[in-house]
Amino acid sequence: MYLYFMKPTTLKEIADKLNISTSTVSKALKNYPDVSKKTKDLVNDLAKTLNYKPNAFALNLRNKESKTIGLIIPEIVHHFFSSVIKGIVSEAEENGYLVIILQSNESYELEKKQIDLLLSQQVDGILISLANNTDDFTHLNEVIAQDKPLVMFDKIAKLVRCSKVIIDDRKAAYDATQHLIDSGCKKIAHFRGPHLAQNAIDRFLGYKKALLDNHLPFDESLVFFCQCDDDSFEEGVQNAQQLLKDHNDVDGIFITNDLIAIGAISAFNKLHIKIPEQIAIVGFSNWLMSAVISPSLTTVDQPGFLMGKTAFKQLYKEIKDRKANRPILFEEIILPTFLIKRASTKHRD
Amino acid sequence: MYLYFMKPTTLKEIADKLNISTSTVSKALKNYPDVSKKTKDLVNDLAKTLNYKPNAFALNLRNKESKTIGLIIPEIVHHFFSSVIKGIVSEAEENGYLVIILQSNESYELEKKQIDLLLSQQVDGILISLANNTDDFTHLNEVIAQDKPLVMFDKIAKLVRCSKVIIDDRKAAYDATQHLIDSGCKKIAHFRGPHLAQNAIDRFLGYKKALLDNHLPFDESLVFFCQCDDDSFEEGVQNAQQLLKDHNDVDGIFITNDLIAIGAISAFNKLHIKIPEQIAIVGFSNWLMSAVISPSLTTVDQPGFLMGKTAFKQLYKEIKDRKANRPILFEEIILPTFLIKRASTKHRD
DNA sequence: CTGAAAGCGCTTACAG
DNA sequence: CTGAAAGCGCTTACAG
Repeated sequence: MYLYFMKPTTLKEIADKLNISTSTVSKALKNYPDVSKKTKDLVNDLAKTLNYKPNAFALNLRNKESKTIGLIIPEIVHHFFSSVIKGIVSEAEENGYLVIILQSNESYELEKKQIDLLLSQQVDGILISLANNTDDFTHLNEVIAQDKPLVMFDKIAKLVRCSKVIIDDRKAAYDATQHLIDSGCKKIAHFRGPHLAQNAIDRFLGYKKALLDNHLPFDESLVFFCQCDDDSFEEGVQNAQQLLKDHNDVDGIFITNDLIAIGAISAFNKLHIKIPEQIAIVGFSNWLMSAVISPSLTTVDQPGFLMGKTAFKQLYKEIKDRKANRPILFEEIILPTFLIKRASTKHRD
Repeated sequence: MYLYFMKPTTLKEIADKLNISTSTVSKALKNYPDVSKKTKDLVNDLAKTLNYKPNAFALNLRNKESKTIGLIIPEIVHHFFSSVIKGIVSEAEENGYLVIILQSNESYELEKKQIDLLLSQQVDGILISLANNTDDFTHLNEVIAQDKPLVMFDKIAKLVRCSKVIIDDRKAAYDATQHLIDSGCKKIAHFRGPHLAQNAIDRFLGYKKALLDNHLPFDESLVFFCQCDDDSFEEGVQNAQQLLKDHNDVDGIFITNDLIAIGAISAFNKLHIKIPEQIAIVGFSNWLMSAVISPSLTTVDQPGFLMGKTAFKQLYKEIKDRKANRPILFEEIILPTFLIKRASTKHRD
């Protein structure tokens, strides 16, 4: 059925068999107006029977583009990020682009190396969500210096001059905290993410502002730091236990991600602390399992799939603008979030 | 700091500035023995100051390889598959390979199109886990006909002649069912995956064999089919309710994946059916949340990260063998699984 | 030790 | 309507 070792057909082979030049073959295949119908038919027929496919490497070299973009993600095994990946990959495919995926493992060093890799691979553009400890942006500025389109999403650096696709972390956190206050909480703790991560900072600020706006005291000792790494669940357990020791009158916690929140719930369940009666909990991200845990978790829905699609669309726009020598406008696109009220907080509806 | 529009340096530019030929520049950069130390130094210095990076498109064309592989996955947002992706991407990067990721969305049509895409993009090899409804393998045979390395993992087709990385689904299912029997279950149901999926078939066969080996009757009406798509949780809920209606004396269920199992647990919890006392449950895959649900789920741990690493290693080996004109041996690599006993089944330890 | 030439597979401005 | 030539950026066998 299949020829063994079917070596790919080239333009030259078609030209030789037809006794015409490769130029004419090329033009016939691309349906140039100045090639005779007869020649076109001959070429197209033979191309079909020989299963001709243009050599992508030659095209890349000639066109100086590969229709491939690079994607750097801190952690692939993560419900939110995998949704983003799915959004990017599907939107890219619809527009004829392929996606090279790389994982920074939350390491600045790796992230830097991967940017270099993608640059030397000559991808047409780069999509990135930063590692938590990235606080030097020269690698990103190098991308910009090479005039290569760059779009950041979710975990961004405000200072880098490029388009960004984000959610309003501060507002989402504010609303989440406000919901706890509205449901009667008076002493609300916060489990936050790492010092440097912009979204951890913004969520913290939203939490703090909600307290102050409601004339509740802000108490630094109620804020616990989390690494947000593989051990998030365990961090939730530990912090919940510690919190209880330090402040046994806390009646609400706003937690920077669902997995940590689930760790906390599990710890409280074990200690027979009633949720939400004694302590109400709000998470962040709306992971699959937050609906499934008992009690189910009130959380902020973060539109991962949409974020992926939007980030690719913006990158694609910039790729096209650059090719057409149109001016590039950097945009900051803010996607809506909303609070999903479930059993871990008190409310009526 | 950065030159605006830093156009990449070429060999020719270096050659011109130094008044030597591009051949010599190329050889100097590659440290050929027949280039004088003096020339090498001059070239290397200038290359460094001009930040020379070889043009990847030109290299690809010349070397007929791109150091890039393609990966087709049925569903990216899935704990097991995202672990596999992570394993593949990290192992590939360590060996200087980049990974293009594509999602078939469990669709044969898309899968076929994506194979063509990867082939025309001239990736150096392809890694694939099949869509559930793929029962025609011509697209895969085309890869093989083009002498392009191909490795299948997890969801494979037995008939396709290529290397495979899998687990022993039949044995894992057998052991899971045996565990239910050992813990005292007498009437065990099975929630299985789709008709065509090889691993669904194998898990079903393992379940059936365990029953027969233990002289328990096999009853077809105790086997429920699941799509295993986005709505797995809901499928678990539905099937659990139906099962209870049809056979209220069932005392154990072996379920083909954790998310469906969690749906079932949630349904039983709501109906105040005691797990494991009235019905014991075993899942499959060891998703994050299976440890976290209440009661925690006994399940089969499936080594996703290791499977990803192993699949890439095998592909890499075949790429190298092909380049060296060594004969290719197709291997079937079976990775170990083990049963994680938790609160959803009765046992002592 | 250095360089001219050919070639990887394609496209396109130009000549005829 | 067709084709020779140049070029994308590199490498390497060969000549000197």
